Amino acid sequence: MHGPRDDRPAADLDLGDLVMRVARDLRRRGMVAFEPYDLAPHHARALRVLAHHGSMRLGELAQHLRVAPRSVTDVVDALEERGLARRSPDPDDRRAQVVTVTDEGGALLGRVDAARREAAEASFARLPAADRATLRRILERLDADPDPDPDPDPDRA
Amino acid sequence: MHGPRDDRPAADLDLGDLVMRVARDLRRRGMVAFEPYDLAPHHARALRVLAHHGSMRLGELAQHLRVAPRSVTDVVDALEERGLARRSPDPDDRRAQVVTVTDEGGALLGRVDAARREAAEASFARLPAADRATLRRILERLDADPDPDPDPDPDRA
DNA sequence: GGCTCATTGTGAGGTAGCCTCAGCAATAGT
DNA sequence: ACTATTGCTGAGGCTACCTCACAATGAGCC
Repeated sequence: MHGPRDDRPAADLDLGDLVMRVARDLRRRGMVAFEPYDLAPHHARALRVLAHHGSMRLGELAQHLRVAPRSVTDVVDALEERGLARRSPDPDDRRAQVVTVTDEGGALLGRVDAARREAAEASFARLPAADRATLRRILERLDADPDPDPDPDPDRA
Repeated sequence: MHGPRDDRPAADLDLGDLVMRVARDLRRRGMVAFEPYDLAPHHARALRVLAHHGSMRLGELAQHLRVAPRSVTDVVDALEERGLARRSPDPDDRRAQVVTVTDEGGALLGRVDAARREAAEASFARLPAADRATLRRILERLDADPDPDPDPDPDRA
């Protein structure tokens, strides 16, 4: 058989597949970069959102992360276990809990973000700055609105 | 009640996160689109590679899909179970097995690809054609070379 | 022929990250 | 006060990956 080198990736992929593919590579790479900090990308992301927007309820965090509320419970559990975040009762609603980044969490986030940025750079470095900017713009547009679909939001009624 | 919070997207995300986010949305959307065909996106992708490049060994397919060889076993199992692909012994090497798309698999792929294309269009439709082309170009570049890293691909020669 | 070593695919078993569903506690609407 | 709704979590499940160990085969060497 001829070249194992034929490897023309992306030849038979469409945009959707392409995005998935790049995402997978990124995740792999990201996990390696995070390894020394023992913090999964998704946990870092949660931490980052919290640091950025300040303390918030679990449900709110779920919206920011775009995952089901239940999933955030696990994330916060993990963060709390490592002492990176803390749950406290919401003063305005005794059902709710507010998540706050601890000092330790903030510090770790700083270190991790540096590493992350570096890893991302390594991945995106091969793109000219202009392309990176363009990519960001396009992705943001894609991300922005969930598209007028049949059932975009089950709880929206 | 409807969402009390706006869900300011992407504000605190970098490119890597953005890609991941879009990928997740895409996957969700994709699964919905595939539902009537009872075929996971990844399975469709495998089918597509096979249809495109012709029969190949499991290991080869793994390379194309960029996953560990072991993972392909499961994929092919699933395809075979549905009668969409078939394993046969490699005439040149009795250790190896060759995977082939069945007629049924090819037919299904056709239908699915149409649906998929439609779903993708729905997602990407909000982008001007120029942006789509640009996105593709950039992603292909990102995808193309795994970046001069320690161990990009052990078995690639 | 017999030895050793690499390679192909797979069973077993594990992980991360997501989900739904049911249920409890507390709050909001009437 | 009564009911509906909301916020979170336990239980349980799923998918898509992974690694490790191993049998069968193939390839190279003596």
